[in-house]
Amino acid sequence: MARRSEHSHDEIKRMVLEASETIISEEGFAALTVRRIALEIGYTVGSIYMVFENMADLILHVNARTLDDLSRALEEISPAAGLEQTVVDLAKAYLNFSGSNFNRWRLIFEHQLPKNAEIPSWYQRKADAAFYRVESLFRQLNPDLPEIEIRAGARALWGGVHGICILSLTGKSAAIELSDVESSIILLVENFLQGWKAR
Amino acid sequence: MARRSEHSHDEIKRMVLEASETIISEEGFAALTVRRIALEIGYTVGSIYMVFENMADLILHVNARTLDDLSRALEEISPAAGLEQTVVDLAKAYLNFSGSNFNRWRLIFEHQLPKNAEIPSWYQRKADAAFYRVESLFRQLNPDLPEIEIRAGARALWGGVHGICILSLTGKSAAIELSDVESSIILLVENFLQGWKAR
DNA sequence: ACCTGAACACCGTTCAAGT
DNA sequence: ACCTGAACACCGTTCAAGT
Repeated sequence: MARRSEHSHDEIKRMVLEASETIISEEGFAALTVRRIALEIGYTVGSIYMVFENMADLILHVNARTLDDLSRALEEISPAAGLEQTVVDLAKAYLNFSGSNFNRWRLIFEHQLPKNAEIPSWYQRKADAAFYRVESLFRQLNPDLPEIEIRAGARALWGGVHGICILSLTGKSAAIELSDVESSIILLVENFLQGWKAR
Repeated sequence: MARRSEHSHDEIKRMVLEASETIISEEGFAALTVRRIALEIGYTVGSIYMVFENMADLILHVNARTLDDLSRALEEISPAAGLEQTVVDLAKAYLNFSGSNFNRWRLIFEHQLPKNAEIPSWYQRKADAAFYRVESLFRQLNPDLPEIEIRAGARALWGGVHGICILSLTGKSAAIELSDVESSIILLVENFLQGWKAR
């Protein structure tokens, strides 16, 4: 034991992240422990601290990958006939992603960084990237509005879509069918845009 | 020690809940441990298991009290001139509550019950109660709509309000002023209702 | 240099033993 | 009967020691 050098640090990093994602997805965040990850990748606890500062740092990187996956899922949505329909399609894709990657998706919003920690800018950029499609659609939707209002509108609606996903998927408001959630989202998006266009 | 009988079980229960709320509010959920609660109320760890099944049960009761406080805060909002304005006022009150009771409010949505646990019906009723005002306003707003659509509309909008609160308060989308969040909420509510009325 | 694994200071939960 | 507190099986994190 010791001095194995079978994998580079980058490789170990990737192994840790992939193992973490599997554990989170299959058993939930509570099941994620250093010892468990170590077992899964065939190293010992200490090794994980070679490639990540601590658990918080590890989770930040797990979340970064989830944000990348989310951005990719939204980028894959091709523009529909109308701008409004594209917004609806994006919202559906967001719901779909949050449903299929529920535990990983939750973690993005639930994990609070230790006390006075700053969000690193490379992470913030990934978070903003997931917003990009919606924001640019809002710009096309109402090109004459000042940039700040466009961003506010996109943020308001997207916050709304997010909230419906959260409330329904965490099942706090009675048993709701997924099809009903989709209806709620379409309801929100269409009614909001109805009002928005009239500005 | 032992056999103190200074407090009834109901009193100890209340002491545990109040100590828990203080710890959560001031230091966050991560600081809540049985040992810490025991220290705070002047009993030992074992005592807490006399009055609550386990930590999950304790948190459920903490959340129940938060839901009660939230319902009360919303009930205090008196009807404004128009129905629309009342919805806006309720949304503002919701934002205000989530801001002033951030850590307690977060916990309602973040705490996932152990694997196959059911949400008790007494708890579900409290969760529904917080929805009541919004739902009845939607009924007044559009009395001819079938009940199921009214509920869907209320849920869609309230999910939206909730989402904006979450996204802005957890600060995942850049630094946002609280006044801007209020603007976002007003934006969402007004635009949504604009579309909703036209149904 | 790379990695181990024992050690430390914590957790939640239980339950025999004290009064 | 009421409550204690030691014991158990876990945590995250560190770091001297092995190869």
